[in-house]
Amino acid sequence: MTVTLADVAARARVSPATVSRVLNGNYPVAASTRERVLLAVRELDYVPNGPASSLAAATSDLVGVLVNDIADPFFGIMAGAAQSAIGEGAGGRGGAEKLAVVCNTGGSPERELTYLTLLQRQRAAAVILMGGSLEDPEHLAATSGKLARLTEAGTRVVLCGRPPVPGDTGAAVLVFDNRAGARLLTEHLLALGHRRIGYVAGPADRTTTRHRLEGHRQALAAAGVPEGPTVHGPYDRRSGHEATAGLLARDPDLTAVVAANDTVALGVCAALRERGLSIPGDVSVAGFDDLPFSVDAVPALTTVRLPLHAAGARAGRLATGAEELPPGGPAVVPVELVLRGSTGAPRG
Amino acid sequence: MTVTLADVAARARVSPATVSRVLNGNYPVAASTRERVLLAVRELDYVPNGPASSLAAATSDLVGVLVNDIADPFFGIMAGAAQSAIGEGAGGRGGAEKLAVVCNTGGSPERELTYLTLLQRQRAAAVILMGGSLEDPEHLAATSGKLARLTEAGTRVVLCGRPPVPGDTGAAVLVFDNRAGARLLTEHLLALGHRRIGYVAGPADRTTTRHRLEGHRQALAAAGVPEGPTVHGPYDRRSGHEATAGLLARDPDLTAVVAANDTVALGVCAALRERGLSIPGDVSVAGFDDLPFSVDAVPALTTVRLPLHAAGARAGRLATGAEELPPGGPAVVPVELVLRGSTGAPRG
DNA sequence: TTGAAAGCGTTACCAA
DNA sequence: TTGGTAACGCTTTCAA
Repeated sequence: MTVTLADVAARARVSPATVSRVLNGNYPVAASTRERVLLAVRELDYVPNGPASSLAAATSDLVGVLVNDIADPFFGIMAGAAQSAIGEGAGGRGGAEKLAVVCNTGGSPERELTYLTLLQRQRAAAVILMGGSLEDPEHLAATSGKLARLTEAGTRVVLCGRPPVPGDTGAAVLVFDNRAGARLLTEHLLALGHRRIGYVAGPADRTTTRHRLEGHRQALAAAGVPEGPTVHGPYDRRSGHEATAGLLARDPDLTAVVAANDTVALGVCAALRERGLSIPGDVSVAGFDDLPFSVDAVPALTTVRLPLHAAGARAGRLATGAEELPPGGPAVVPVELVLRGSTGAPRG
Repeated sequence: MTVTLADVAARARVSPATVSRVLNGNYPVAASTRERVLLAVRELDYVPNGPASSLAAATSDLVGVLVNDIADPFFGIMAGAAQSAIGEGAGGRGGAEKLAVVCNTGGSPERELTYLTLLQRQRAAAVILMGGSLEDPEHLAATSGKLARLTEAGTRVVLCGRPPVPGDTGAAVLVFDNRAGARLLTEHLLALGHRRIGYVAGPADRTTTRHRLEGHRQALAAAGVPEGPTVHGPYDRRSGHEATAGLLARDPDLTAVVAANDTVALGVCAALRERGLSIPGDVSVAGFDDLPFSVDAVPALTTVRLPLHAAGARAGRLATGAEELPPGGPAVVPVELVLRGSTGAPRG
């Protein structure tokens, strides 16, 4: 029923091996032979059998991108960027076409592990873990083991926006400087003259939550300004909306609010507006997903460009209340994220 | 290096066939045997080789979800919902675990076809095409052929939010009633007394753009109200932002704007605010992704629940300007989306 | 209820 | 530069 390599080979009057070589462009093939093969491929509308290649080659062209919340535009932007960067890497004729797929963990550690297993099962070429992680030691250990296993099997692993996991997992790490980002935000508000600043933090056990809160406190301490009320909640709109009530209850005279995340900040803005408070007249709001970053990596082999938002610009805009989000989307800074290790898994 | 089925079989003192049967739960296996096998699996930390299974079984556990814009929360919500619905379908011990992966086409027909080919190559179990499509006949034909090919190969295809493609592709179709949705929105504004209504439409050659615009016009015609200015642009924030200037230039006395999409509506709101216009005092804004729908499907076999936004509620909120988005995210209506056809591809 | 063995469609090694 | 041909790890008849 379906066309196979052998069919193409027969039509082109060459061996299956030659067809494979033409398709993968790994070995020299005579131009005329190549033509004949390509013609046969087109005539037969041949589509290679992915599982078969993956089995034989011990690696697939799947790249998994794990995100905490696919409904959050931040992750959407990041995932989309990674996906197009990976996709266009193939561009040319060399069939090295990668299939970047995004997997939504919803922030759940179990689903994160499930997806990692699924990708391990697929012998994925690479896995990118996007965004902060849970700090629970048990989950960290489980993740660490899983990542080590993946690396051993030839899957390249990238941590993007989360600290390295314990143990040598062989993962490339792209760290966002969450502390500095938060510090900048709060310093900005302090510079505007604010002295009563509320803080809407993320879930208590996430790396991003802790680091950003630390940065916020550093800025306050450095300025000798007492810490205002803090409320924890998930990284979503509703959380920002609800937290605002708590914040105002604890200090009705707040003049500014820092949100640990843009989505949360939108909820804060909505809540303030419902209360008839204008932004930034009565209250200033600062939120971010836009972090200075530092790269902690790695011998080059495959290069992937990930656009990351620019920190200062966006934070500044939110803080001054010009609008909730820049109309054209956030500014973008290209970063080179380097994946380490050889492409193929060790054979036998 | 890696643990294989044979290793497990050896440790459990059974044949590979038996291990396979235990893992897939397709055939009767003695309870004691099963125990032994499961134990060996755990002890060896065995992870099945996906490509090998896919090759042997002629089908994989991959489900592709194609979306037009992964950075748009609408698609994020839809994709996330589909993903969790598909994922939890496995739940139990039967290893029927599916890997739902979202692919971002960016609205590009080429990338759409590329992803379809990639998924075809992977022998995906199912493909869901989410959101409106281009109306270009050439692309439609290409898509149609691709989908037919996929269906033949045993991949179930679902069109969600786009009209059926020409030809019998064997796809299940879930149609959103875009015309009625748009009609509702505009009727709502008319009921509020608006008579000068601008319209920010999507890209000219998309099904959703045309259908929504038609609904808008139907409502105006029915009320005997002359059509206001219309501007086309992509389905993003920037577009709404820029279009607003054009709209106001053509009719400075607009009292309401309809946006063909929530993301666009946010851009409109931002632009209006920049001009010092209050919402809805000076101008009302209505936008939607929240559509009444009708199901045009299909004999049941696999059932997937897709939460879809509720139409009236959200449109109403936007129109009354309570806020840009409901703080807790949109209301959700469960819909049963039925995938048709048998699970496995025809063999041989 | 279990085992033996024939594929599944590629890749990659070894020869030619 | 090309062909022949073992793997690759699993599924699934067919027998027992």
